Amino acid sequence: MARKQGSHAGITGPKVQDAALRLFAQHGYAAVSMRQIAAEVGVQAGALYNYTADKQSLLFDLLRGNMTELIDALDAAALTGTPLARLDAFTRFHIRFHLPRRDTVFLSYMELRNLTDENFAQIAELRRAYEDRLEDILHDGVASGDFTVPDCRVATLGLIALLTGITNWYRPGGRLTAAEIEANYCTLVCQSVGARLA
Amino acid sequence: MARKQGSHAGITGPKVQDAALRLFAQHGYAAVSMRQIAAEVGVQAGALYNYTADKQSLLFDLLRGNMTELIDALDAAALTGTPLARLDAFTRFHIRFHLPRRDTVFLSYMELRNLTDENFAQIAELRRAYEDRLEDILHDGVASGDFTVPDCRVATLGLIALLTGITNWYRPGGRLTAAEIEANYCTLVCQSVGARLA
DNA sequence: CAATTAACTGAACATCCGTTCAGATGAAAA
DNA sequence: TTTTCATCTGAACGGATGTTCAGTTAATTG
Repeated sequence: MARKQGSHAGITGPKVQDAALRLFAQHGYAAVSMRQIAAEVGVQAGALYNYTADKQSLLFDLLRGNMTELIDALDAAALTGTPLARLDAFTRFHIRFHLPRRDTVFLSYMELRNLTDENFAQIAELRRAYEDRLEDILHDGVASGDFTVPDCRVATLGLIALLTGITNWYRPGGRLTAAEIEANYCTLVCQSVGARLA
Repeated sequence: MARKQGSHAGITGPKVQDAALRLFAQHGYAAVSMRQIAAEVGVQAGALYNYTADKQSLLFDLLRGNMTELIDALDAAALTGTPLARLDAFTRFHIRFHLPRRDTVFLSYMELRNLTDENFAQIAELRRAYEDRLEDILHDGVASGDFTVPDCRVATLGLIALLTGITNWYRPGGRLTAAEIEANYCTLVCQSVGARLA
């Protein structure tokens, strides 16, 4: 039996990515087998290799896709105004981008060590580019006297950890709405850099 | 060949734990085999089962040991004084405990999903106990008017993510000394809850 | 209609997995 | 010295692993 009905390269391909994402996020890259992914898609293991070179590429493509999407979305947001306004906007952007992508984000922060060295270097570079955009905001705020931050690099890494940690506990339909979470974290973030809130 | 020289239950046992910790932290629980651990110890795979019931127990014991040590150490520190003083002390305690234990902490935050359900429940309970101690400080600070925090639970989870994130980038001998990192994070944490710094 | 081709199956490959266990080994006890 | 025992080896167990590939099927093309 093969090709049950219709031409399905355009359907099975995304299904493979979706299944890999969900399973990797749930059990971890190393703990998931190609046969499990195939079963989730409804196909035999061998068929996966029509859509990915190997298991490693499956992970790498997911992570790279997430990072480029993230950076592109941030650049499209084009944050402007005072450093405080930009920091507030960055915080909201980060949360809005990450909340609906729990699995992907979780993967991006957990499975870096399962990338080959070259693949890791690429993802690390993208991540650095994202961090730098926040660091720029902090530098500007310090320069203008709006922020009190002893070390912008440390603050950048700290704030990103703070924000990304949301995905460790957030569950849709939980105690707080997305808007409430956003407001909470904006307060935390803006206060943390010593800014006076509007 | 067996028992090369001397009686070694008291030596091999800790070596197994050390090797497991290092390898789990580096490659992930699922990606490490019992044979790799055995090779690191300098023993055959079968010998490991003199020191652990199975691979799962190896992970669980590492995580439980870390969490109980953490909570015991915190309780021994007996933070007192104003909410701000206690928050400052908590921050310094957390960093001092975690910085020399990069591997263990990394494990504790990465490998929870590889625990069986019962084992996970136990670790989650310990973690909750630790979080609650920080949340108490925040509640007291809000009650006394020292802190401005919209939601103490969110702030607790956020601050712990902020602090624990250090282990993602800290390397001994890096740009900053441990004391500088401590000072940096104390500023961030105390400002984040809206406290006026001394 | 026949020919082509994209999509998939199912079996096979060598290798690894966690775990068990009879037996070997050397230190400690008698 | 002989016995006992903790410690470890080395082989084996059934099963899972990522990946390849010849062959099969059904949709598309001519």
